[in-house]
Amino acid sequence: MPRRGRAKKEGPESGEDSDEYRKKRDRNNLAVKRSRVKSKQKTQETVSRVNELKNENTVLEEKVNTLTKELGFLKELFLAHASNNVDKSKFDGLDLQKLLEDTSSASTSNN
Amino acid sequence: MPRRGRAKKEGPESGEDSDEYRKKRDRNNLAVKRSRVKSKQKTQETVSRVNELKNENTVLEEKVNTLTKELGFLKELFLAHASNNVDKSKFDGLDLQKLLEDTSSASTSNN
DNA sequence: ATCGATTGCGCAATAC
DNA sequence: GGTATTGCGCAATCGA
Repeated sequence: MPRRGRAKKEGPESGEDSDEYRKKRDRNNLAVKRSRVKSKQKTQETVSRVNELKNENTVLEEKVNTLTKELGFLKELFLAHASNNVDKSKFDGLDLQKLLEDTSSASTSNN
Repeated sequence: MPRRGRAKKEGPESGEDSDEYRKKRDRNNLAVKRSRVKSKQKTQETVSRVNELKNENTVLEEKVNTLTKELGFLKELFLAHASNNVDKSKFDGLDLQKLLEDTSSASTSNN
């Protein structure tokens, strides 16, 4: 839609002559200011949000690394013990590797 | 700084009379449009970035949950086995709970 | 039909 | 000596 960018001086399309008109313009100008301040605030908040999320992300990645290492260590320990210990009747027939994978899947789909 | 909002018609402060002036204005108007398009693009990208980060975040949280559950399961399994199996010479003198905690700390500070 | 809110646009000052 | 950015006002439009 054509927003009429500054024509010459057309007739009193908007207001009447100058009384109500001026008040109207002033009120609108204030509204415009409010609106723009608001808009800038929102933009700023969005930028801030990006930083917050980046930080949370970093923390979570560190957590995942830590947990992954812990888990790797435990799995190794577990498997080592299982293969060294002949008396592992409790785990007979158990494929530990698979068991752990299944556990993973179960947790995931359970979430 | 006062940006002179729409005064009457002062002298030719900006351009000379009307030849160069018009060209200058037209060029500036184009520049303004470019600048504003650019600005809006950047804002939009920031909004998109928030969504990307939110998604990554969700994935990472799920990962942490899964890993935590796996780890909990393994620890339990480990402890259960340790206490049920008399022939746990390999683990004699090992405080598993503490071992796991130490492992955690090590991984964390190692990161 | 009446208000404020939002938006495209142009101007002028200024930042670069 | 130009473009880019920004505050501001106008008018059209949206929205309630």
